[in-house]
Amino acid sequence: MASGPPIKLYNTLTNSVEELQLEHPGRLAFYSCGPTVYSYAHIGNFRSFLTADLLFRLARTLGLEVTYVTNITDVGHLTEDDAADADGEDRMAKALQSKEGERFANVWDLARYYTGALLQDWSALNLLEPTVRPRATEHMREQIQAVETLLEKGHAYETEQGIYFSVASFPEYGKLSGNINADALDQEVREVVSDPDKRDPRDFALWKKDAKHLMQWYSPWGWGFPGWHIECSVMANRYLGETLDLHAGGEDLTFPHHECEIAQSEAISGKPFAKHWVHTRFLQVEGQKMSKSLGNFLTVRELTSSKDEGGWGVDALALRMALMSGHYRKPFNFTKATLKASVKHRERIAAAIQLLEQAEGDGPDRLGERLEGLYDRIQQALCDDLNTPEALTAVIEGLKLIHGMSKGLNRASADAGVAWLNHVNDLLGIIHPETPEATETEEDPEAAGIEALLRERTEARESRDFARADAIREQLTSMGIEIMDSAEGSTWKRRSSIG
RNA sequence: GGCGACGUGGCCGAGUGGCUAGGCAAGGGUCUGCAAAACCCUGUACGGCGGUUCGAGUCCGCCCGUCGCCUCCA
Repeated sequence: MASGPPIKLYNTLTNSVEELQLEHPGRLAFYSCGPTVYSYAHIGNFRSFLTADLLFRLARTLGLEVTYVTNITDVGHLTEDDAADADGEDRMAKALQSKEGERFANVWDLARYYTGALLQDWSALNLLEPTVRPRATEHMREQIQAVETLLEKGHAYETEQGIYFSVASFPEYGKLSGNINADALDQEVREVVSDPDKRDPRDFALWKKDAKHLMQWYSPWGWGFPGWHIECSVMANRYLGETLDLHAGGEDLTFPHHECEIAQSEAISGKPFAKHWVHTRFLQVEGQKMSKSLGNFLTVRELTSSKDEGGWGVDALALRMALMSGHYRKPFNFTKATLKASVKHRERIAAAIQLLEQAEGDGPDRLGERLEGLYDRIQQALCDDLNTPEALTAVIEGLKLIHGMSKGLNRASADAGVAWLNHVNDLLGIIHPETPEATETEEDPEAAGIEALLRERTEARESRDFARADAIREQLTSMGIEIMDSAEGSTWKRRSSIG
């Protein structure tokens, strides 16, 4: 159906902006690396998932048939890829021992819990469900088979402690990250190798033998668990075939994760693994790197849960908007000011929707044509290396058009406005929630009391007792409630105030 | 040391060599019993130094600075 401009994206593989090339015309095979579920995902994780979501939405609106795969890593991998000692801890094991981990019976339970939390936050941010969301633990057989194949083809070798990929057997190793010169890599770090039988410091684990690990599977090499990189190679191949059109993830994954994926997959298939690589930059919070020690580790639930629950009380779609207010490839500084601006924009959107719903009267559509032009601009901006700031600007211009028409807004124009907002939402997901979780609106526990006061104030206004009316306004304001008077009556809402 | 991204007005941020980006914040105004919302008006920025050009925020060179990866991390 729909068609539009070609999608141009920066390709890490070539260090240049290129048109997305499809292996099969009309179809997009897209893989995006998901998180390890050992704690709540933070907004940095979600910025990267959001990049994938926008690409998915964009491709769909352009009429492509998209297979969008994003995994859940529910295996606790080694904290250091090289550390192959049998007592080596992994992140899940660590999480289990931490204070938050006390309530879980075992790592499986912990993984289950944080998977659930991830899916909730995913919906709250209006991230669409992928076509397939595979889990590492459910693809163990394929992972073992892949390791066997690599051994058979001479790309891997076995030691007492595990199976390693032989980087020397894959000359193109380094083509994604530019880490071509092994000798130039920091030797101090590289020499922290616990397996003396590893042949090359660059070699990475495909399988680790460990009969004591909290998660273990039986393999031709005994009990153990898979290396971190192999799961993505396997799941991508299983659902998308040998060559992907597009592979995305956070910038930190470029090396070693994606580099190793390429090595494994191409060593097995002999074909290019992915033609286009997109990496989302890390975000900072108030100018600082986000880290637990700095206490600026922001999760979606912390920002979106109500103030009574200790959260910031931010509208989830405003958070989504804030996360796309910077370009995915530029350093992004997440600040309260940005969030505030996004909250404001969301309020404008809500006001516009109300306006459109109330519009009546005959007359020609005086909005549709101009809005369509803006839709094209949004789509073009996204096709141009996912220029979300430019896209948001066009959205705001559209809102301005709608608001600016308030008096002449007849039904036909309003219908065009509603249609436009829906189309914008298909592309950006910032207009209204599309998932059941996000649609649920909780009844405000104080609603009855507030409405009683509001009625009292209305009566006071009708009898022109403005002193009384203002006193009630004051009282509600101190409760964090804002009242809006209009010809149709008075309404209220909780004031959104950040910091 | 290697690889890469980036430096625009108080803040965020777009920008194809020549024509007002836009937003948030601020100030002023219209409307409103008051307020909110909405709308209108105001503010001349492009890290530094050279170069190319009739003309550079936009191209080239050098310098300075910020950030990321190279080690678990989205």
